Amino acid sequence: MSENIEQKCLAKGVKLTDQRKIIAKIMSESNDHPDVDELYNRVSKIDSKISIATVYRTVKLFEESGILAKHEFKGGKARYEELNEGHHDHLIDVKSGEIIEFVDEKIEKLQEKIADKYGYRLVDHKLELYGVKKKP
Amino acid sequence: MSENIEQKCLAKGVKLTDQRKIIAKIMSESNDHPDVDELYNRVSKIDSKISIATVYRTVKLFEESGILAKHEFKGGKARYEELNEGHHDHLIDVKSGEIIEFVDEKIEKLQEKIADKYGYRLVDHKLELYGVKKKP
DNA sequence: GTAGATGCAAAGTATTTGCGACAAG
DNA sequence: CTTGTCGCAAATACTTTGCATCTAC
Repeated sequence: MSENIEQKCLAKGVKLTDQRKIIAKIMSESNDHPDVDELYNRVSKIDSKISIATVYRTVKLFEESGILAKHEFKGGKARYEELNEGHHDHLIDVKSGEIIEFVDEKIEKLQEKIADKYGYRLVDHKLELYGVKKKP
Repeated sequence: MSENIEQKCLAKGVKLTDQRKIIAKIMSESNDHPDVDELYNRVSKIDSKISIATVYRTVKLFEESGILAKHEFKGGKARYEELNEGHHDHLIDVKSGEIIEFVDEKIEKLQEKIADKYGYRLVDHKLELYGVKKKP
């Protein structure tokens, strides 16, 4: 898994430092969407000398290199996740904070169509659903 | 127009101060999506003694009262617009920063359906399209 | 060897808050 | 009157940056 991010770094000419390898590894192994603080905590357990500035610099670099995706969900800090081929959107449980990833082709298509209707080519988009669990 | 927000305040039991009236009036008359700084600028032209803290407090209050909608588009400051019956989403021109509002029933329906599929009832959602103008 | 990365602390932004003075209902 | 609001400045939260040192290539 971690190979993956490291390979991407090579491909993009991003220098592979120990710090970056650790951050890459942690993000690869994470199935949630940590914010920088949380990522810093996890990173610190492996190498306590890494500074939070480096974490900020690295996630920004990785984002610009198309390795990580940055999300700014409601209420505060930016959160990150590894960017893979399959695009997905997010459904956020407003009570628990749990995040569910989903894919819906029809919505993707519709978005293209709307942009097109106004004379635009879509370069990015953001869809977040906020919901509460239904009683069964 | 401005009557509108003032009426909503009365209905919600929100005390109507001079400052709030001014902010309400400006938001009613604005067709764009000003951030707090910009709103503060506009407000200052009418009453230069209003502080930015009051502007922050008021937009937050208005948001909680369902009078304004808060948007956190890419890259920085929160922006506000008057909340009216008709819900709409946003298409943002990434070159010029221009914001186009659009409504699409099909997308709204699809979102409900997706939430439902995962056992959730939708309480809120956010859809933002980022695009560049096509050559004709 | 050299360009770029790191750690630290200091500086930026955007936003919130404590507090005494003040105003709406 | 009394409760909530305002203006101010100080505080907070998140993120970025200058600089001297260090490291990957």
